[in-house]
Amino acid sequence: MQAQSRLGVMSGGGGSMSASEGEHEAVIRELTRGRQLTARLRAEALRALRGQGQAEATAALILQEVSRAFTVCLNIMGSPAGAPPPPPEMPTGLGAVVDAAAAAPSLLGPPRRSREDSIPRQQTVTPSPHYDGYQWRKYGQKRITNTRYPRCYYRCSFHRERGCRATKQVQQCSGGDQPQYLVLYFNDHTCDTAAAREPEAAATTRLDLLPGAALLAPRRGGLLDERGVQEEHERQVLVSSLARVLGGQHQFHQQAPPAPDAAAAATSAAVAVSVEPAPVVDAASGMPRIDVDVVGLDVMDYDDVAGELCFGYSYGLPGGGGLLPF
DNA sequence: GATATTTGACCAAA
DNA sequence: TTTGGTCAAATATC
Repeated sequence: MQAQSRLGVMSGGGGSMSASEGEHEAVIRELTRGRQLTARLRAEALRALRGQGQAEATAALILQEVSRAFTVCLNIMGSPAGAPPPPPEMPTGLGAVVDAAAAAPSLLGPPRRSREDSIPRQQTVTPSPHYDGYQWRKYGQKRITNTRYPRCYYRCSFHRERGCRATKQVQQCSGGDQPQYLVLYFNDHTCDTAAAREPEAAATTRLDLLPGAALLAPRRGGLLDERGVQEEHERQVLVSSLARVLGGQHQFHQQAPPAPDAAAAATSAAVAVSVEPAPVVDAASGMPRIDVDVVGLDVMDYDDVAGELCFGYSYGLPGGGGLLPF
């Protein structure tokens, strides 16, 4: 992680780092506060969405992931506050980032070969393995011994064009109505597709970073559409839920009437949230003030945070998450 | 015709 | 020898 190495430089180098240590403590303090606020927000959101089925579940999952992201950051920062990470609940709508080295053997059967490239950089368990912000091309499928489902091999679509070495493996790890997939990521993206698309995404809204936002029309509509139906539905619920949580239920409904298609729905939701005013800056500290009105869910100043978190995708994926949906 | 997916074969690590 | 990862021809789709 870039933050880790950067902070490592900041905090290393002996005892003359009082300024950096102060920054370090400030970061830990803010992360801790963020996690506490997320917990409060989660409680309020769940109360507001009680009885709303999937919306409630999605909101719970999102905020759980946000909370987990704070915990991960606290762990990276070496804070005792991040010591006991919350046990991962089974995800239902978003990828749950888990420790790859710890979890891979049990789910994948025999241990992987110890080639350098074979060490996964990231691992997630998700019902939507195709939406992770990058474009992938399948190049193989293999039945793995002692596993029920075959493993699919994908490489970055820019493998040839730009020599990108990023690959991923997708393997179903549970069946049922909501199958879960274990996704392993190998090598970093060198295609820089995220950076290349950033202006385009920024021109819309930051919520376009949502996994699966239709920034790139698929070349082959049939297969992709079919595979994306469930994920499209998840996105609609996700966007709707988050917009309600962030902007207030009434506001969202007024500003974002039902869209004819999911992409438009996502865009509408994004626009509804993006019109929030700039964060209020605290006069004393010069820092953006985070005022959480848990009654009215006034989280305007949380907008930047939510966009940055991108529901864990900024943390969980190689390159900090990308902008090109599958 | 161009591009993506499927699938059996091949190769290399253990 | 077994197993996992990749290649490449065949096939499918637009």
